[in-house]
Amino acid sequence: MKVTELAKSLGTTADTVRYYTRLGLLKPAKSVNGYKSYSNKDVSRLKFILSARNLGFSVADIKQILNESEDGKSACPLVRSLIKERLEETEKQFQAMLALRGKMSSALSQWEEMEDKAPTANMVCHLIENFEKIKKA
Amino acid sequence: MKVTELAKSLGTTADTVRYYTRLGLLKPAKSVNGYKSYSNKDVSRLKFILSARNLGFSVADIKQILNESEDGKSACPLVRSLIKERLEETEKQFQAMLALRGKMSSALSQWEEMEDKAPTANMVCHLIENFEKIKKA
DNA sequence: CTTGACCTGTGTCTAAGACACAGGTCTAAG
DNA sequence: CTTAGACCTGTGTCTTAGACACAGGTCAAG
Repeated sequence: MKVTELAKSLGTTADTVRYYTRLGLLKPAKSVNGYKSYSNKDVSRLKFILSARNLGFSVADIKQILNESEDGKSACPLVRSLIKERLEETEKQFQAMLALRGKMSSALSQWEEMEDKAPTANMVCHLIENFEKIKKA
Repeated sequence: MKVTELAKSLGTTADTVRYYTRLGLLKPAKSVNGYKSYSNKDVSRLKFILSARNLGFSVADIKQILNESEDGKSACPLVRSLIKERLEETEKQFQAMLALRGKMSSALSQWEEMEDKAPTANMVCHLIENFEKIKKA
């Protein structure tokens, strides 16, 4: 199986497959012409990787998980502990985005009824530079 | 004013100041010993940059805005149009994070009552690989 | 045999700084 | 004056997860 073939069969891109290959997550044999040749085992591994990415695991996480399972150990405890970490991070980022979204949309509406001003020596754009001050208005 | 001095006075890091300097957003003079020497104008520019970053503008956006205002033009129209774009992006990412957060926390709770399993030839971790299937349960 | 379409691996690029590092500066003690 | 140590400097490299560019290889149709 060639790289594009594998990628398409699982709904991803050749670049993604190549990336995982570079990291050693997939281990294709080298075919005669130097092209990479992927096995059925690579197919299941890639399937796993894509599922895990979809659940918010980082590629580094996945590498760790695959290593664990290659030693014959159950990766389940590691998986549970990693997702706890990732979920906490996601929660933090989520709250940050929530706040940012609020700020941005309040700025947008505030700015709609404000006039344009030319820059001055110590003011680039009064919309931005006065935003925090009049936010409560 | 030296780099750390400027950074601390506005509550940011020397690395950040150096980064903006590399991009040409700040234009320090070179002092005798080769150190960068920042002026009051750099102080106001940095203040502006930090406010804009805080509102979700990218550094590239800010570069554009500064260029506009350096030509003496009002940057307000550009600022309004850019924040509209950024807000849309933020909204998309926000929805994506919302969905991801839901998926992750549902996985976490589902996995708490599932047993560990050793890997098999075509299964790295059954928690991950069966998640989508039994999600509704 | 040649054309063109598609594919390949390798190398570089992204955002926004953080970090490493070898060396410079500055203040206080001796 | 000298030396020690603390802190500072600029430059260069690293990060994520791939996307993209590119020179060259492969393959089927003609």
